[in-house]
Amino acid sequence: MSSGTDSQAQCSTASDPASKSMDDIMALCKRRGFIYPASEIYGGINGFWDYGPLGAQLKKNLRDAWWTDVVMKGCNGKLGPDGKPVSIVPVDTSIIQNPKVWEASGHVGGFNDPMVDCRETKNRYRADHLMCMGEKGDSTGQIYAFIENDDKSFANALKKLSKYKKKDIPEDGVDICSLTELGADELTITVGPDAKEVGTLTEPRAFNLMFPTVIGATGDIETNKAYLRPETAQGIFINFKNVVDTTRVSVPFGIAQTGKAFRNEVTPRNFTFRSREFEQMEIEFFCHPDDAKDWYVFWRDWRMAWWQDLGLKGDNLILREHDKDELAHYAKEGAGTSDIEYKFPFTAPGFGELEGIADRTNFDLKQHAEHAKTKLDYFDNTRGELAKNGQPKGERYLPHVIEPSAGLDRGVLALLCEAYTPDPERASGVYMKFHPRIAPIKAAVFPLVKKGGMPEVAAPLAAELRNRFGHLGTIDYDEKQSIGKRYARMDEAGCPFCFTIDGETLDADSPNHNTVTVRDRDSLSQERISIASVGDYLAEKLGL
RNA sequence: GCGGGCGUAGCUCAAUGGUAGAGCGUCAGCCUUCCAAGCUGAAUGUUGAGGGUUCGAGUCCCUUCGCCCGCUCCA
Repeated sequence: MSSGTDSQAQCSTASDPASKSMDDIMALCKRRGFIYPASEIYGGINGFWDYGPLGAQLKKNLRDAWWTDVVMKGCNGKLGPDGKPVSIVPVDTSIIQNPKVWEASGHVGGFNDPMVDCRETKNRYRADHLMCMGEKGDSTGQIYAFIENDDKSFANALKKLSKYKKKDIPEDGVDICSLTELGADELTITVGPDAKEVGTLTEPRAFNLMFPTVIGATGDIETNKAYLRPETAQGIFINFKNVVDTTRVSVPFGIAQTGKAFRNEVTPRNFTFRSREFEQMEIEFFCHPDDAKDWYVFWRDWRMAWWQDLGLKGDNLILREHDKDELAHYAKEGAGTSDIEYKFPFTAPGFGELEGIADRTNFDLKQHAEHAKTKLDYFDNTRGELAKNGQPKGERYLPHVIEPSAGLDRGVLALLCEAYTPDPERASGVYMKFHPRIAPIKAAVFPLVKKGGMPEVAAPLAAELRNRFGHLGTIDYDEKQSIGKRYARMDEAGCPFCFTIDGETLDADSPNHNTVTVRDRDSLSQERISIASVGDYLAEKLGL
């Protein structure tokens, strides 16, 4: 990253999230205006959150940092595995797309899995993962359910069946069928995989995690049904051909997008970590199938370093490679999937996902090419054997995709948790140790007291800084109450620098004439710098 | 969705079935020459919401909503 190394040093001490109280962090978020429960005056609405003044700016700063470093600077100028600059272009696609998009992507199928609950054990199973057995050639009596491809569950069901029939039944002495083939009355004589009682399984119910909506003012839900996107990725895939045809990109290149996505989570939980409306920052990076492994490693390692540079350090952030059996359907054949995970207070000592980097192979482009009956392959004229004129003949292929997909709200939450630093020594009792680059308030300007000409000097300085740095965040000005109280407020807001005009600033006889004090949030130390250099001082600290 | 716990001011908490309060914070004024000092004053509540019992409900009963924990799902 391009931001200054000195500001990184301020955030180098990793504090342990396990020792922090999530309740305290949520209370501060509410108290200082970072995050509020959505629709709070109406009693709230489960799974949704509103960002207040400080939170909105914090979130924007994180989104901007990503946008700048990834898209505009192409991984901050780091060269790709091919030794060339990384090429990324942005898009901003619609939240509502043709419903066929979600059929092609697998979301309609995958998000519609019927589930079965067991009233006795409270366990839940995917209906299509449950199998049932009865004695071969004897269709009377109870049916025993077990989990598909689970030897232990199978043996357990066989044991229960043998006991019920009062004789030893061999493994091949049973008839087996899928639970989804059973009727309602047959379920009443079925024993669940972990149950003792009969008839405790509910009928399979679909859990559609996509938000349905209706198109058209007079639209009918059955005929004009559409969905809010459950991920931003598909908007990129369906525009792959548009981008290739209308811009001068060539593989390897990436398409990036930030935006809202919606999932009807069964149980929203853990503050903003799992909410029903959330914002993603996604890159779909298209490359030749032979290069997928190299690009996967490149993105995985660079994304990890990026989060570390923003202040998520030490043991609090880990890179975790997925095991083969937890890979998503689209990633089975790829180079791998890894998660960048942060040790949130509510997951500690475990970790919660911040960003996933997956080799999606050509799964998505292939699906859309088939469902939309469109050619989405790419003609690469830098490959293939040489023609007589010495030029490559070119190669036609469906690019593979490396997807670094980050949760913006989760990123904000991780930054909040990391920044939260209890300190019984100071008046506020706590301060927010944000990296200066993402801090919502960049600096504050105070007159030491509200007299002696100090406000007349301080206010114009604040205005000057606001003019220069206002696009990055707030420049606060405050002349009310005691200086200590104002410092304490800035500590809770996470403002890294406070500039104070005092008597010496105005005293022409003082050696400190025309200087101000700078209070450092983290060290509490103060130094004097000339009032004319305040802007440059702040610029340097912000890594500009 | 299922099971358990909890809902009084922005926060922390009071109030025997009998007039809803305090501290902190916030805001205004005074004061204040470096870390929530002090003084004066102000605002803020359909006690989560809706029913019921009662002469009378923050308090007892029912329903519902929200939050927290576990199952499940997941960026």
